[in-house]
Amino acid sequence: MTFSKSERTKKRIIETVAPIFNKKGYQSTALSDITTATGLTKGAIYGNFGNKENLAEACFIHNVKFLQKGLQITWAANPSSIGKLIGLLNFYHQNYETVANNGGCPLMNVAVEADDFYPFFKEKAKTILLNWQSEITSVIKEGQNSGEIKPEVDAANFANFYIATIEGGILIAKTANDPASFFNIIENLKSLVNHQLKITT
Amino acid sequence: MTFSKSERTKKRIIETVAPIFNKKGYQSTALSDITTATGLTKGAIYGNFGNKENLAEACFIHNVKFLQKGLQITWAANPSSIGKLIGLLNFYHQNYETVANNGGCPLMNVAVEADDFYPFFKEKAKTILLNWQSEITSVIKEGQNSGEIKPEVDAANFANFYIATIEGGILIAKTANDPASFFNIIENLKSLVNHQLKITT
DNA sequence: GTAAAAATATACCAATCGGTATATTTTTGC
DNA sequence: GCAAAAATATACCGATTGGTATATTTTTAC
Repeated sequence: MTFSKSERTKKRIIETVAPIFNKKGYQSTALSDITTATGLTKGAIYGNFGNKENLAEACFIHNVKFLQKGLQITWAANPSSIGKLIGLLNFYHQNYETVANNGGCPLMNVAVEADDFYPFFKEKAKTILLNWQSEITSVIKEGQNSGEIKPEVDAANFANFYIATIEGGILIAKTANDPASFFNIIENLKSLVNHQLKITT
Repeated sequence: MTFSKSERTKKRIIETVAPIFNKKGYQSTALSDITTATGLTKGAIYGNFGNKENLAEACFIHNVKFLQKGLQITWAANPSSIGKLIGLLNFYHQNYETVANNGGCPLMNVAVEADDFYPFFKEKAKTILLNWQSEITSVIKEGQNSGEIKPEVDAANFANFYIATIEGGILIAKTANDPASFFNIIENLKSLVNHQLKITT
């Protein structure tokens, strides 16, 4: 076997507990939630992760990874910049239920929870957000260099608008229990990409 | 005096504690935070509010009220529908710092915290959101009836987009410590109101 | 000003929190 | 299969949690 016992156990713990952290919040999730869900004792949890914060961080990274992989796969599958931007919106559309059932966008959850009283996690959220912003901005700029996207568009500005609308859309749809509102918002964003960004020759 | 002792004390407690709840979260704010901030003892807090949840609810309502009043004042000051929609965006622009310093949008905070494990508060957030959606939708429909706004626009759809973008903008700006990104998002929304909704004769 | 009522403080409760030292079990390498 | 090492369980710790019964203080109404 290529994975040690502890590696397999750690993975199992993370996969079991990550959705709980994302739903309940990182502070509100108690050690007892973790031991109950995993069937392990505190000894095992602390033996593998040292403390609760380390486990919470590992789970946050795990939660974010699903969306990061979605972006990577979308980027790889779509050579054009417009295709990348539309493709990512399709990815969010297709995976809304999965994200919602997992407790919503992990970036938003951590950002809101940690924003004013949890500097350690606040920085983690900020880093993830800045990465996302720079990914989208780069794609837009590439599209401008290749003559695909209007040169007068402010890339960073549009990237922020794009991200904000996705995040806000998830929040609204989840709060109102209305997935259709998210799909509509995504369609509106697609339309903006096609009309404000795309050069139609 | 028109206000009884308890009425004045309740008001003082709410005004002192509401920002703490909004920043720390309703579950993560401890009774000790409340007694420390107010200088009162648990006896006084429980004498006035019965339990922590009642106080939390009163503080949530208080936090939301600031934004609801902003909407009401904006509505009253702007007779036209487009004016109302643009005016509300100006209100958010002008009050971003205030909102940010108070812990961010109370609707978003409660929605995220309560979404998966706190049905009581989740319903409160949902109600506030639905009210907001119907307010914006009504303004758009009124504009359509008065010939101010394009009749082909889906009012509820645009209202959702409008709200989602504001909420997402607050999230991003607060997480990135970048108020300018919120202002840019608001300007983009204004431009959409003027170009997608407004009938330019 | 005084008595009743309301508001606040004090002192407690059981439950739970995150964390740890140590004992026991399981896995690993040979 | 056996000994060393790693992983897990047990039993505890002090601190803090929300909450309450009761005592004390302050406000109110007359």
